[in-house]
Formats: sequence, structure tokens, C-alpha cells
Amino acid sequence: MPASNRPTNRPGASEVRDRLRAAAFALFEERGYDATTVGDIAEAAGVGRTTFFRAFGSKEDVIFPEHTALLERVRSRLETATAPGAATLIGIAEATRLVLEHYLHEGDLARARYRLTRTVTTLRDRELASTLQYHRVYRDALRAWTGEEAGRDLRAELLAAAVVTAHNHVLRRWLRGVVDGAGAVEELGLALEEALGTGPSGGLPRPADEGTSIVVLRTPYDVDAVLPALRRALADDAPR
Amino acid sequence: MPASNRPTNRPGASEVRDRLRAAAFALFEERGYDATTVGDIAEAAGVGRTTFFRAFGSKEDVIFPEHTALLERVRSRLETATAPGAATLIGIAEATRLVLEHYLHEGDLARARYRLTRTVTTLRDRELASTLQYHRVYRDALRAWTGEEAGRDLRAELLAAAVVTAHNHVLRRWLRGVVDGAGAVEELGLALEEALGTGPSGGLPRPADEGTSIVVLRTPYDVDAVLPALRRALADDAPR
DNA sequence: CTCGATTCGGTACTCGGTACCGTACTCTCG
DNA sequence: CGAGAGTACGGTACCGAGTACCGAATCGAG
Repeated sequence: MPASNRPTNRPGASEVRDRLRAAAFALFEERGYDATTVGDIAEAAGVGRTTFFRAFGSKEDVIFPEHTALLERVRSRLETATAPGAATLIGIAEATRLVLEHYLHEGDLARARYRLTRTVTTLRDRELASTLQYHRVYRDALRAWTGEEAGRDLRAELLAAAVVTAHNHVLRRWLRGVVDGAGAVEELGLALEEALGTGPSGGLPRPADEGTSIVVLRTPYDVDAVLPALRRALADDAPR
Repeated sequence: MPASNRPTNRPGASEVRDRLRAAAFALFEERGYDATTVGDIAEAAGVGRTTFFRAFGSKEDVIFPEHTALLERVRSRLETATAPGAATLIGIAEATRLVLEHYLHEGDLARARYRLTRTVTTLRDRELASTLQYHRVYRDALRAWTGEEAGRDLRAELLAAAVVTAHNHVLRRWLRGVVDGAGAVEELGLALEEALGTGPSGGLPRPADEGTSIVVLRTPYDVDAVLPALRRALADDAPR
């Protein structure tokens, strides 16, 4: 196996990828997506057409490069929250924040992609298909959480759609420059609360009569320091 | 302009369309979507390849023939409910029932399409893109209804997503044969009630002091059962 | 019967994507 | 240093979807 670094005069795979991506976005901005052929991109990057398809599987993939990796991160984050309780909602919120912050980190690249996806229908479809994957991941995670009652599938589906919609709503506001990065992260929290709070008698499961009310909170303090107060809170205003 | 009826021995445009559609679905079922070329379909229907593209704009269009027309019916139905009150919700429900009943009316054709869209990714993407159009139509109609308060955009977006999700949920149950037509129509009403169910900002409290995100939820499980997950959640990513 | 319009088929082309092959380069082992 | 293995690259050829164009057949009206 060759070393990770490349003490050679050959370009290096990741460098070629970067050149191709830069050339692609430049040409897309200049003459539009449809008017740019893969041959043009390869030529502008100084490589052959075959190399383009080796680096990116398709012309669309050059615009959505790390999507599958990001989705996998979300999935693994949600899988750690297998407990049929509080962890699921926290995992959902954090996984969603993961996605948002990924785009925030991309910066102008994400904005350029947004400009393209707004214009070219095939790219919008492609992006939409990726949101469906998020929907499914969330739904599957939520199915383990929403009780066993009838209609749980629908409830998980509704909650997943709400989460994805809330995220996309906030993301779009940032992409359009309505809010900055910090504001977007803050808005995401509010949007998720509204998303999970809306719905059928609250998207949350109905307060079971004999159920236990649990308050989960994230604080800078140690768990043990918070736990007494937590228990007290649970004891005081138990089932509503 | 020629007469609407066709007293001629020439095939007739709509008849050619039907032959092409039938041949396409038959071949798709037989050898799969990707393994079937447009030339095969045209040959099976006894027409030229050019005629296929004249009848249907693309290979995918042969599967989603009346989508744009149906979407237009939904849009016009929603536009009649401009009153900023309960009329909007009623219009939403009726428009959604319109869509469901359209598929019910298609019968086996809708089921065949479902089999294809489950298998072929490009077709699934295409169908997904169509649901986005429904989402937009609903959202625009709902914007006139959800008050003027801040966050109305998000609320309209969430409600639109809920309606579309509820419809698709019921539709899928019928496509899979879980319920029959009458049952689907009945379930749609219930699903819509659950989707639109309660008012805004249901059960979640306001975000507390700065730096502390709070999620309140209820589960039927005992505190001690959830506590490990709780500890893990707090320990993993304490203060951000 | 003739003229104009419409419709159909065929040909040729572009572009995205795949398969294959020869080549140049690098690393490793001897 | 030199031979062999592995790999990245470029080029060619090919397939299928979709488009543009042209000619032929058919049908209406005059």
C-alpha cells in the first residue's frame, strides 16, 4: 500500500479531484450546467475524460461529493441512540445539527451548489433524493422510539418529515443569507422544537397515564451534579 | 383544426399512446426498466422510436403520464379556498383526497408503477420530485392561512410536509395491499387529522437560559431504565 | 384532383456513462 | 541497480437517451 503522503511528481488523486471540482464549478457558473460537458471540465482541469468519471461517478456527483459520507455519519450517530427513550430525541437533534454544520463549514461551496440546484431541475431532483435518505434514516430511528401503538408508523413518518423540513428551512435561510452561521445553529434548535412539538396532540407520544415524565437537559455541569435536581423535578411534577 | 373524433384508418394519437404505454409496462415487468430501451418499446408497439418521444417526452414520462394534470387540479382546488380561515384546511383535505382517489382509480396501473419506483432509483427520484411539487402547492396555500406571526414560513412548511407525508403513508398502505380503496379513503381522513391535528408549538417549553438546551419528553419507561442512555448522552457531548 | 397541414419514420448527431486496453509511473524485492 | 507487480492515467470504442431535421404518407378543404 502506498504511503498516505505523496513524495512524487505525480499529481495525487485528491489533488486531481480538487482541480476537477474547481474547474466544474467555474464552468457551471460561467456557461451553465447543461452547456458544460464533462469533456470541457476534464480539459479545463488538464486531465482526460476518463479520469473525471474515475474521480466522480457522474457529472452530478461533482456537486454532491461528500453526501454519502455525511449520511453515514448521521446514521451512525443515530444508531448510538438505540435506547428506547430520551436518547433518540437528543440523537435526532444532534444529528441534524451535524448536517447543518457540515454545510456551514462548506461555506461558499454550499452557496454555489444552492445556486445550481435552484436553477437546474435534474440537480434539484438529485438533492431532493438525498433528503429522502435523511428522512428514512430519521424515520427508522424514530420507529424504535414511538410506542407500539397503532399508527406508530405514521407518527414516525410525520416526525421524520418534520425534522427534515425544519432543517431544510433553516439551511435555506442561511443559504440565502438571511441569517449567519451562528444564527442558523440557534434557529435550528428552535425549529426542531417547533417541528417535534407540532402534530398530533404533540408529535410526542401521548402522556401515558401511568407513564413517567422525564426531563433531559444538556448543561455544562456534570451529570451527577444535575441528577438530584433531575430526580426532584421528576418527582415533583410527575405525570401531568 | 381537425375533428376531435377520428373517422380514419390512421391509428389516432391517443391510441398510439395507449399502445406505447402498454408495451412499455409489459417490457418493464418482463426484463426490467434499465434493460428495456426506448427502441424496444417502440418496436413492440409497432411504431418508430421518434414517435415514442413525440408521445412521451422521455422514457420516464411513460410511467408518470398524468402527473402534471393532476397537480394542476390540486392547485386549482386550493386556489378556491382563499379565505384565511377554516376553508383552507377543508380545501387541503379535499385536494389530498383528490390525489388519493386518482391513484385508486388507476388501480393496477398505480400498483405497477409502485413496483417500478421501488426498484429503479431514477424513477424513485422522479416520483419524489413530484411530491415536492405537491409540497410547494400546499405550502403556498397554507401560507395564506398560518398567521402573520414570525415563523409562519416554517409552520406552513411543516404543515405542508405533514400533509404530503400523511397522504403518501396512506397511499403506500393501499399500494402494498394493506387496505382496500374504501379503507384508504377513511384512513386518509384520520391521517390528516393526526398530521394537522393540534395547533402550533404543542408540548415543548420555551428554550431556557442561554447555554442550556432543554428537551422535555415523556416515556412509559422507568427512570432507571433510561438513565444509562441519559448518562451517555450527557457525557458524550456535554457543553458544545 | 391539387394544395396545405399534420403526422409518422428514418437518419444523423450530441452527450452522459461504461468497458477495455495500452502505457507510464512508482514501489518493492532481490 | 534492475525486474516485476500494482496502479493511475489517457484513448478508443461502444451503448442508450434525447434532439434536430428531412422526406413520405395521409387527410382535410377548396
